[in-house]
Amino acid sequence: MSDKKITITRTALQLFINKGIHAVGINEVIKQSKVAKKTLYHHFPSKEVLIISTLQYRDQLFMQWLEQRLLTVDAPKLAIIEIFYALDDWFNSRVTTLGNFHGCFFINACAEYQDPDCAINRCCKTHKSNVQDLVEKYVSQFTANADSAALLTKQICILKEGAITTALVQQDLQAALKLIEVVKLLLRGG
Amino acid sequence: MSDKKITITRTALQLFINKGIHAVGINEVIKQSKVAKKTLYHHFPSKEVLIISTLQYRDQLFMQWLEQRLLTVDAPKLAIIEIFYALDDWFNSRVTTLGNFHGCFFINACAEYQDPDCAINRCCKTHKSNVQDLVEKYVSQFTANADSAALLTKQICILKEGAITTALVQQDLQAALKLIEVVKLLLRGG
DNA sequence: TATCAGGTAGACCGATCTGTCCACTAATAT
DNA sequence: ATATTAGTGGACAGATCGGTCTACCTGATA
Repeated sequence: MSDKKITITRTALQLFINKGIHAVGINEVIKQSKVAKKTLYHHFPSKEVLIISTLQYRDQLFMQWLEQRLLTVDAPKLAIIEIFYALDDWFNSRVTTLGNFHGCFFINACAEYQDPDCAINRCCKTHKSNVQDLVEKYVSQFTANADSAALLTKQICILKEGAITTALVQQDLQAALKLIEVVKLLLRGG
Repeated sequence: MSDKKITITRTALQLFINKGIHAVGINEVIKQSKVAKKTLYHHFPSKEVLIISTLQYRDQLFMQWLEQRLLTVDAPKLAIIEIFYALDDWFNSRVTTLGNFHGCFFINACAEYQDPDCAINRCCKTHKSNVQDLVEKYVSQFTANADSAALLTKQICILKEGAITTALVQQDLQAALKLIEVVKLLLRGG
């Protein structure tokens, strides 16, 4: 990928995260990127494709961060708990690669593009299913029954979504920590 | 409130819920409302005020529905569980007063208006705190310690947000049901 | 009967939107 | 040496944005 293309993607991502997608125009993106409009349209045929590019870039960033983070613990149950400490760092803007917390980009994008068939919405679903797969990788290590593992995975993911949403809407930056005991309760049960 | 004003508010609410706020222009609102532009601007000095009106109207609708719903059970712990059955009805569009499920209007609005000082964002926080107060009313009936009650209330609310977000983004309409056992586990602990 | 609020349709304002196009430059690959 | 690719700045097009305004109609109230 060309330098300019990456610059544009990164700039657009930042703007979309801070202000929302519909609220940011192409003109603002090119101005901030210090790039000619022709250059943007050379790399991206439309705003929609640019949006999808930012979603994919963010998915990459987020997954790499979370995967690395979970490698630092050695027991699968501890990895599940570590997710919520990781979320706490994210909410409190202690993760430089993720930037200042503005909620989950994919949840926010879904709110703006609700048509389940549109490419943007599908990107968001893909990201969430990527995260879910990562969670399941750990859950299945201590849950023999496949159905139980699937359910526990889903429950943990729902808790995670709740923490993210609460941190954004209520500005409760301790939301993830408040779930630690709930997660431990769930893991004890499983 | 005048008939026209209510009509405009209701129409705008439906459009905002279905398409997102930034994606809906004033012209679309007046066309769908079958109302002159002057009439809209007679009742609402700006789009922002109209948005706030739709948020307040939705808050009223939602709170009335949930309060009524929780009156149908007679034990406070059952009321907490009932919340999630109520959510399930909402997700699966079985609640006529709430319309087809498109996620939580307040979460979605927050995604588009993130400035914590702006009136729209504050409306969303107000709604969430209204719901939280209702939950706390029931939780405090079986939780003597005030701090414990506050924490349990918050945890239940976070679970609720997770279910809503998951139902929207992953289109998992069973999200609320998957939490029932988690809630029971929490209530047993408390 | 006079007044006035609430309503109609739609022209109009300046700004902004996405996207196209032109003329030109610089570097690179064949 | 020539062709291609990536880039520049910016004019331009057609549509839509939020919002203002004029001119007119209707029905209730003082």
